[in-house]
Amino acid sequence: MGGFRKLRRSFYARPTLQVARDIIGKFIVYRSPQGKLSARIVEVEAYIGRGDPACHAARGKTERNEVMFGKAGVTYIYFIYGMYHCLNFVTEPAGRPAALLLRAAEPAEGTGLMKKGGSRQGLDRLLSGPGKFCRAFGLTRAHNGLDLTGDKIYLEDRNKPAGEIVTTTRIGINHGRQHRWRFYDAGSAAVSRK
DNA sequence: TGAATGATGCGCT
DNA sequence: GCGCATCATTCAT
Repeated sequence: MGGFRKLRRSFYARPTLQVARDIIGKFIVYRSPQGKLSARIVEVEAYIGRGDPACHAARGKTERNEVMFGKAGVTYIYFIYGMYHCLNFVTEPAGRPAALLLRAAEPAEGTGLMKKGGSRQGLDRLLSGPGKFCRAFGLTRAHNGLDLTGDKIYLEDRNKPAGEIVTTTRIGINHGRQHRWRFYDAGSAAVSRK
């Protein structure tokens, strides 16, 4: 089993926009209580530091966002709109708060365990949004701050990189719109929006 | 096929 | 009390 390379902390502890490009095409693996789930990452957004008004860390450290201020390579999961969770990967060296929001992925292993939402859509739409991903994987605030270099949840390089990576402005924000900090695999049908 | 809208809880001012 | 890194449904074209 496995045989693939688990991404180390040094992968995450770099400038966020570099990590964003490199993370497209990597696989996220979650060893859930029900079994192994995995998916190929096809869309992320960058949220970078005090100077980015859309970043939760822009107004300083709080109980909610404190993991972003710590070491790279841990999960940052928050609750939004009263019913959804969003998964992020903390980037940059400790003390420099930043993260990548996982927006979409292609289901790989454990698709039968992934919790489907209300509507019935094809497999390529099952993880096509940040809220949908966490719902399908069963991730909540209970999984905030998990170490991505551990064995419960981690990223792997399975040698399936993106062909073309497109950059656009970020979705669903009111401030910091000018930055083109959304990255996605142009060849994927699982991207949330084109 | 796209725009509008309701659901629903909580962090923060 | 307001606004939110969303989504599924409804209604209009």
